[in-house]
Amino acid sequence: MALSSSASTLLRRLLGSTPLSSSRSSVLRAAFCSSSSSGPSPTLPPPSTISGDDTEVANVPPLTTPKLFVSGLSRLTTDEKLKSAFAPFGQLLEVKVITDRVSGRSKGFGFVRYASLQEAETARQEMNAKFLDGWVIFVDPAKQREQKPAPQPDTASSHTGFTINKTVGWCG
DNA sequence: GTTGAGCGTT
Repeated sequence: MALSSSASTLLRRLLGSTPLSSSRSSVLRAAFCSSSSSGPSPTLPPPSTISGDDTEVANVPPLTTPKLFVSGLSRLTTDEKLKSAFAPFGQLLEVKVITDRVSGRSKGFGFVRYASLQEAETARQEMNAKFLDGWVIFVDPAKQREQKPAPQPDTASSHTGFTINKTVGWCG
């Protein structure tokens, strides 16, 4: 038996569980929202924008952002390596591997931003669960680091005195 | 050499 330690770790990660699965969240969300909704589809963004691609789209939903979150990178993988790996799939607007400011080394994940959703999807389907520098990387849609810079909540609630917070959920 | 869950600096 000659198994490398990295091979066992690799198999463990593959057979263990996929930490990031956007498809499951959608299913759970859909089931959760359909419990108290009269309409067939309350507020779901139509899967348009991307048309003419009926070739072989498995069961993964289209991306909603050209920014991708790449995880599972090797500690030796840098921005250049990540860029070289995602370059042939489209025009990269930004490529960055997150490195710790204290130690100065890679944290093991990075971000890649394409010019369009098509390129991002192509790169995602072509680079997800693929090998990079000896490690299996995972490509998923990245979350925006800062969506809104806190638009002063004081001006709108100064004449009532009562603050009403309604929990609507993620249905819309 | 640094071995493994996660979402970054302006």
